[in-house]
Amino acid sequence: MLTQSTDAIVNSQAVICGVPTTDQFGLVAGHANLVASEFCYGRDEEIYGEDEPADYVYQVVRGAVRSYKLLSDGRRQISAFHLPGDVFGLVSGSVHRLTAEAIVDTAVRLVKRRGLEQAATTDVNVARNLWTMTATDLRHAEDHMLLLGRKTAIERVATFLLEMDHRLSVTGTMALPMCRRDIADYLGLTLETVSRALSQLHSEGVLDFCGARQIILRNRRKLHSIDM
Amino acid sequence: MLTQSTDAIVNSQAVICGVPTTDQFGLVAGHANLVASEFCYGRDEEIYGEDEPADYVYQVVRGAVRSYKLLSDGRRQISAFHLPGDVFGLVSGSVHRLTAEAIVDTAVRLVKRRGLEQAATTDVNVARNLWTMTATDLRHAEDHMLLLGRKTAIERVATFLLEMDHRLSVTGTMALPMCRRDIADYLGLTLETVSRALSQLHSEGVLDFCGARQIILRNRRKLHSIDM
DNA sequence: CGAAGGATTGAAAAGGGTCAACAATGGTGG
DNA sequence: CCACCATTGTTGACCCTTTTCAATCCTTCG
Repeated sequence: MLTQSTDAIVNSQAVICGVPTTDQFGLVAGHANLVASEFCYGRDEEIYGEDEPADYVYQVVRGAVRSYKLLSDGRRQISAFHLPGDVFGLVSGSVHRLTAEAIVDTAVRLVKRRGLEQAATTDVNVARNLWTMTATDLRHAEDHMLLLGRKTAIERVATFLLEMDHRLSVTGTMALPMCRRDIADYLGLTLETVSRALSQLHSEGVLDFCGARQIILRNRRKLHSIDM
Repeated sequence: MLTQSTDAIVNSQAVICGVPTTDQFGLVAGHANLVASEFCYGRDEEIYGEDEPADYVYQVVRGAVRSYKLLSDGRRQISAFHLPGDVFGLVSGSVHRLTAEAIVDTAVRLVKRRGLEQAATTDVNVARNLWTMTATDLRHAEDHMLLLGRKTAIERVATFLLEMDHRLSVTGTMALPMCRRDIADYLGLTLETVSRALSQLHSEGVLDFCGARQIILRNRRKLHSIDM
């Protein structure tokens, strides 16, 4: 019964995101006969902190989440944004290596990590999916290291726009949930540099604004050529 | 017989590295009854290329390896150095996302990825280890994103020295296998900036040189305070 | 021993950061 | 419903860290 309602959420999710791929979280939880609870977090609320025990694995239902690390003086590096359908907080050890916060009011589904690990010892599909999800995160991290280590400001912003376009564009318009500071901390820049890069792209006709966070891409070809 | 010789290599490895932890590669290959072949690569020789099929998983026996991505104009980001005992080239998909090259003359052990994946479907320990090794790579990538996105030049070099000290220091001296350009492409800097940072640390008494690539750390406390 | 690659150092330039002022936006309460 | 205020975003001017370009030194290895 509860599992059924969980499945309903999975399905509605698939519709919301318009993602035709299989939902690994639902797949894994389903195979494992695990109950996924739902929970909500308010804007800027912490979901888990760095070095805290990793008791749960999460999936975004509605909203958006940022995962980040801090230096002792407060400098922040956001390693990923998690959007509806995305799984986050999955670690192979028992401790979180990142802090996760809701960017806007956010609903998540969650299952106990212990349960997943237990299931992985009996069901090879679960084990395979845990590995695949971590490998997907690693692939993103490798791409992002190239961006952070070697791309210019305008290239970073172009890459960001194409990534977000790919992940959350519906009907040609992009509704960014995060502020300029979040984007800057994701791209290893300052918020002023992000703003200037966006202004430059706007003046070049590459994009249009409908408010600061509603962006329409007018020239994806140009963006790809900047992105390299 | 052949498996036995493989185990001998595993054991000798454990001695060479002085690593007291279990050898995941040997563990995995052993559990799976897989034969690990040995192979040698010359200085700067490519082991596998980005987008090539991922047929093998590797472990460094002697030498050192760099894994990197390139931009179209040749800018390079090294995401990791692999030293004796390290496993590399493990991906969950069928294609390599990075290029791997021998930094110096290097010996590796290798097993077929297909074999490992096959073994993972019957042996939960193998499956668990594949996941754990990928998760270890991800943890390193997360730390490195923080470095690339938010640390200053001197902080990056301090972090690098402490990482290498931890990984290859024997009897207090560090024999770096890689050149300044490799270090720079790992840290997201230019080789000149790396050189200047090392000179500064030398002039501050934090380290001594016995040749450009033989470094002795004189003040780890200071390095840690720079590292943040 | 000599050549060639690797490393250091210096000077100048540039890209992005910092600081500051101002504009736009949106949420709240009267 | 509208006005106000706090938050968020933009733009400008200046500065600083790192890059770029260049010269020189070092070392290692054929």
